[in-house]
Amino acid sequence: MDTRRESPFTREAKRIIRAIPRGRVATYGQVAALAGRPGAARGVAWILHSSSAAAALPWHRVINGRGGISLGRGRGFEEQRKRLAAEGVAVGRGGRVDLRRFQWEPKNGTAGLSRGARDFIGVLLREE
DNA sequence: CCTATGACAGACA
DNA sequence: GTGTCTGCCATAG
Repeated sequence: MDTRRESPFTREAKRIIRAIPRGRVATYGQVAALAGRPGAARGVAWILHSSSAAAALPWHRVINGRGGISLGRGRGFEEQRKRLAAEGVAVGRGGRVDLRRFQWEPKNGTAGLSRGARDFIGVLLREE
């Protein structure tokens, strides 16, 4: 997979993903924003899709902005659900996770705000 | 350069 | 809540 040197964005994204603590989750958009590319959620998706297990990343801690597991049944869904549950993350039917309770807050104090606001704040915290 | 793909996200009906 | 449409981005051919 990793054909060779990775782009700065890819490296950053992976660094961010590795920073997600146990028992917490982050959204693709959040990772992209923290990696310095707000809106590059699909880029993050591509990264995990092409090199998740191989990169030794806690890929299971990355879910979509709707608080759900994006992997399809039989394509990793159960595995991700299992890993999250093992860390104490409550995964409801349909692979739903309550972002208000489990979304990773790089600094904290952003709970209750909208996803966009949290992601934006994450970017600011990163800038300073 | 251009098209296609993907574990996305937001807006809107 | 659901379904659809559009915009994003990185990477592969």
